[in-house]
Amino acid sequence: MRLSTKGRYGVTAMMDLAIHDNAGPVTLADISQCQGISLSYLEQLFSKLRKAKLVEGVRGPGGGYRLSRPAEDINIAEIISAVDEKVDVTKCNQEGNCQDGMRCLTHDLWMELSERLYSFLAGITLAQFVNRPGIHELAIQRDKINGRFILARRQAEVLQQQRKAS
Amino acid sequence: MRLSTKGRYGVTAMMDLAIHDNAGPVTLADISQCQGISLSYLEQLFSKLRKAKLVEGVRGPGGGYRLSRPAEDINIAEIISAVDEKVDVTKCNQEGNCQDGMRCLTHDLWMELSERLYSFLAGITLAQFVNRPGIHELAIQRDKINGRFILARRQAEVLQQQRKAS
DNA sequence: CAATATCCTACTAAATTAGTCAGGAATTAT
DNA sequence: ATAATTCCTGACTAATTTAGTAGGATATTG
Repeated sequence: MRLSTKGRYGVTAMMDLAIHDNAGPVTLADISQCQGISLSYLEQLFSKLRKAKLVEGVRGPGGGYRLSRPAEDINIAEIISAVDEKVDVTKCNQEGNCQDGMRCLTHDLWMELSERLYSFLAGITLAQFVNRPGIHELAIQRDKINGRFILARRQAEVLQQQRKAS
Repeated sequence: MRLSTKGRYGVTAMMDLAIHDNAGPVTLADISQCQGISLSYLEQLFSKLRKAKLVEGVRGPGGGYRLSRPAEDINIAEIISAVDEKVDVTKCNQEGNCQDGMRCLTHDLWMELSERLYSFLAGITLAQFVNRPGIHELAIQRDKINGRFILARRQAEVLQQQRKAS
C-alpha cells in the first residue's frame, strides 16, 4: 500500500505552482532545482498534468507553467489520478471480473476502500493545503535557501504593476 | 496509489481461513488451487503472516493453517502490514526527513492520509467482512465449483463429533 | 538570430513484484 | 518404521513498473 513518487512529485510540484501563483509562470528548471527532481522527469509529469487540464504551459523566455484553474478548484485526487493513473486498489479496475470473470470475495472491500481513498483526497484542495499555517513561511524559507531570486524579483514586479494600476 | 497483489492475496487467503474456520486447518495447496495463487508464493506470504502471529501452521497430514485468533480480533490493516510492509504513503516512513533532512511541504498531507488509510482498514475485522450478506453463499458456491470436497467432508465430521459430544 | 522555455519520443537503469526451485523438518496414518 | 503429507526456508529468476536520460523539435522573447 504505497504511493509512487510520481504521485508525490505531482502534488509537490502543483503545490509549488499554487504557492507562486501570483508571480507568473514557474519554470520546470526552477522546480527541478528546488525539489531535486530531474527536469526530464518533471516534463513527463507535466505533460500528463497538461493533458488533464490542470496546468497550462507558456513557452518561450519568461514562460513556464501555471495552474489552469484557481487553486480552490483543484483537488489532490485529480492530481494523483492524472499523474499516477487511478486512485484504485482493486485488481480488476472496478470491473468485478477479478476471479474467473466473477467478483472475487474481497471485491467489495477494495471497492469501498478505493472510494473512501478517493473522496478523502478529493476533499482536499490545493488552496486548502497551501493556506495551512506555516506552509507559506516554510516555502519562502526554502526559496531563499535555494536562491530563487527570479521568482522573488517577479513577485516584486507584479506588486509594482498592481500599485500602478490602482 | 495501488495495492500490490501481496496485500490482496494476503487478505483473500485470510478470508479463506476465516470462512473455513470451523472445519480445521486449511492447506495452502487448497488455497493455491482455488484462488489461483502459486503454492510457493503462498508459503512466503504465510511465513510473514505466521511471524506476525496472525496464523498458526499445523504440520503433517491433515495439517494446514488456521487463524491464531478469532476472526473478530483480526483486522485488515494488520494483514496488509504483515504481508505488504507498512500501510504508509509518506516517502520518509513518517520520519519527517523527506527533503534535505527537513519535512517536505507535503509531509503533513501524506501523514494524514496514511493515518486515515490505516484506521479505515483497522476498522474492518475479518469477521465483519466474512459475515457480510452473500459472502458465505458465494464461498460455498466456489468450493463446489473447485471440488473442495476435503473441506466439505471435514466440516461434516466436525458436526458429527459435536453431536456426539452433546 | 540567440537565448529560453516548453514539448515530444525513444531509450535505459534500477527497483520491486511475482514467482520458481530445491530441499529440509515435523507430524500422522498405515 | 516408513511413507505420505504438510509446513518451512532460502536462494535464485523472470517480468513488470518506476524512475530517470538523451536528444531534438517547436514556440516566444529581446
